[in-house]
Amino acid sequence: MSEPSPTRPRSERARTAILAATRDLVAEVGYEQMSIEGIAARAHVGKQTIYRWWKSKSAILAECVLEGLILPSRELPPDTGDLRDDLLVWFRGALHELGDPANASLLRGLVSAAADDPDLAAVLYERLTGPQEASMAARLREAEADGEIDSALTSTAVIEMLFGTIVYRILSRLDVGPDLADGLIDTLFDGLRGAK
Amino acid sequence: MSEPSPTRPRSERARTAILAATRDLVAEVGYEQMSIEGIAARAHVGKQTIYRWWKSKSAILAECVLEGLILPSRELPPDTGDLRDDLLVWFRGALHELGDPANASLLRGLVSAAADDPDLAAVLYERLTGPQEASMAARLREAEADGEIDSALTSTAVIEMLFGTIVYRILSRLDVGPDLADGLIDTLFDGLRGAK
Amino acid sequence: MSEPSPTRPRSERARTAILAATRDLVAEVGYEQMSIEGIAARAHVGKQTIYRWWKSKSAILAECVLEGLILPSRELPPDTGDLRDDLLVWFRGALHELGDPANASLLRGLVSAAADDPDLAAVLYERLTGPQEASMAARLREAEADGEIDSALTSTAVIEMLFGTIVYRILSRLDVGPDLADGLIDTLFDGLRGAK
Amino acid sequence: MSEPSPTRPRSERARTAILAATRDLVAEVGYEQMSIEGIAARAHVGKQTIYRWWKSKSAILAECVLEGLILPSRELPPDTGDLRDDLLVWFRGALHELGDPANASLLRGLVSAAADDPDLAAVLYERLTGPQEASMAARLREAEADGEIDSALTSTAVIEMLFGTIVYRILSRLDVGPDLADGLIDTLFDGLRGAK
DNA sequence: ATTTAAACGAGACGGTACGTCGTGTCTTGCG
DNA sequence: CGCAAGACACGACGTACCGTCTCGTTTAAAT
Repeated sequence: MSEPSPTRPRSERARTAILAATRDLVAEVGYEQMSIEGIAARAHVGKQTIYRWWKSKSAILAECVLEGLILPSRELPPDTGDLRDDLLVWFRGALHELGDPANASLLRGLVSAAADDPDLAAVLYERLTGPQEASMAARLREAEADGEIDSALTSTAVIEMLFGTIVYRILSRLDVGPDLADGLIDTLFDGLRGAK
Repeated sequence: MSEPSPTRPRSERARTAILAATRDLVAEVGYEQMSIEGIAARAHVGKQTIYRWWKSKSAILAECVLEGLILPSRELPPDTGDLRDDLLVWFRGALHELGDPANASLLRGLVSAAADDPDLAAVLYERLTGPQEASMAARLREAEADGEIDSALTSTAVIEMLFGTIVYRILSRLDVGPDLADGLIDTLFDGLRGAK
Repeated sequence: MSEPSPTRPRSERARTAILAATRDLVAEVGYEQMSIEGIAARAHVGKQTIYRWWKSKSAILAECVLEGLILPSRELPPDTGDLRDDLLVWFRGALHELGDPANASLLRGLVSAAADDPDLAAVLYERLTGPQEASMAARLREAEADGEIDSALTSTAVIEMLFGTIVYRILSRLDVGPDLADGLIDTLFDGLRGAK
Repeated sequence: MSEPSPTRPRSERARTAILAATRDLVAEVGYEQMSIEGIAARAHVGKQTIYRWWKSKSAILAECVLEGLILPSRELPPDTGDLRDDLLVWFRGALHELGDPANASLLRGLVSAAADDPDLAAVLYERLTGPQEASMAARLREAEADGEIDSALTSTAVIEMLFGTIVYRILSRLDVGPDLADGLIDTLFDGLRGAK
């Protein structure tokens, strides 16, 4: 209904170039050292074109994350009937991916950026956990119905615990080896009391 | 024999003022917005005095953390014989403390700073978990001997899991309520299968 | 043969609005601070419409001057038979007009603009002196014929001397009082030697 | 009496480099096209060093003028007893100098800059006329005593008339030939009525 | 009446320069 | 020689305009 007087449309070319430059720079020099001026230069774009559409460096990053330019996303594997096994497979994969030094470094940059930008935080953590969340909820319900587990935790809590641990290790710069996965999944299912 | 060339000793007054100014500023404006010039001005200190003794903003912060000026530390409570109960009490306290908005915000700043300063990271995470680690190890051993648990995890892993979850929630800006403690401790001990 | 393809004629509405906006802005904020964007906004006109017809800020100003929107023009008074008296009357009027602070300020802006635009310079100084020049030449010839003067200067030189002095005082921000007129006219006619 | 706490003194090296760069640039590209950034780059100086000591482009120019880096200054010639002749010699020289295209262009730039900076205006016009003013006053008094003239004008007025005319011709981009000097001096002494 | 092509208002674009802030280094005189 | 003060060269910030470039709409002359 509204008729915003006709004007030159936003340049998709510029938008894409900016996101790509940001993706490259954050990987090359890190979030803190990356400057908006540098992004503009790399993208052959005027600074104003950036400021026209984004309000901060972290907002550009948020869009990169949203577009999947930065963090890969990992779906839960197909249901094999054994939730514990499926989770283990999936979690090992996630660990392997995020544990790679380049990705670990990138993740630290993103966390740093998200630490003082709630909007980026929302996007980042949604991107990190979102894709798994829904199917995880369904699986937990099934497993509970099957008697495989007696769930005391929501899918959100499970995911937060797993990712929280990974992120914590990455932030504190501890190794993120594959055996971490086994220990966590074991504890998650059996608890410290161990399997009966 | 020794003839310590006549030299003026480092000013404790200046050192203290700098740390105090840093502590105040990081709380007031956040880590990113805090500048070394701002610290110098607030501490009535020349910039050179800062650069003479610290190599970066995060290094000052690291010293603040080391001196206990910033993060409170929480010891494990005395052993009542029931590890699960003791952990619950302790963890509820830690959650309460870190969940306070002011502390949460401060923690985000510290994490952000530590994300690209490994030295600060070491100090910060040591400060966060260190005091609990040793006694936790002892307790786990005892509990295992008593048959209370069948430990599959090291004390480090337990602590990382608990703190990882808190830190994750704080970073993602989710509420950190006291019930989180119960859920996590339950799962930690019983696993998803639940208590027998 | 010629087939002037059908086209929309230039909008007089836009042209007028642009000149008016320029006239207003140069008075309000001065030449340097006046921007083409500001003119476009004030005139509710697209920037392109300005760039289509004028090549610079000073060119718009030149057209304003040409249209008489900015500088008033002052003709020589009717011939009363006494050239000296006529000049005095006229010059006092010119001084009064240009000496008014608002006009003085405007004149400084115009001079500034003309200083690096020869085209504007031509228009501006023609506008300033042109109307008087022709009749001045005739009067000088008559006065010479009558023996009133023994002209050694062309009308151009006389005018330049008079306007030069006014402009100089305005540029150097000295007062331009009415007594300046008497002194100058006296000297112009009698010279430093004074009347016989 | 005041004791401004001891601090690093202003760098004469920087100050000089800035003035020299300004002098060069204003001649090379003109006042309008000269940027503070360009001055800083040419002088190998931080922009802040400029902004710390000068409040505008024209203020730097004013200091250049004050230091005699830009406009040459021309003293009145020694007294030969004939004021008219002395003035003629001096004025021809001034005309020759200012009439040189490079200097004319420079003068237009300075006038333009002075048009919206009263401080520069004061410095510029003082520099232009100041050195002559005092001796001119003395000469006029002597000449009057000798009966050479019957002065109706102050030294200031004489100088303004002469310089006003030159400046006016330079601004309006008319030729400034040597014969202009003769005409002006003739009129100045004899008036339009001519010599007796 | 329909066609048609330039003029129009709007405003996004790649740039340049602005004036400010913070960096890390340096240069003073004082204690 | 450490210190408070602060000037220095440098680089990035976020803003203002530059002159050019699309957009869809308007409009008057030539069909």
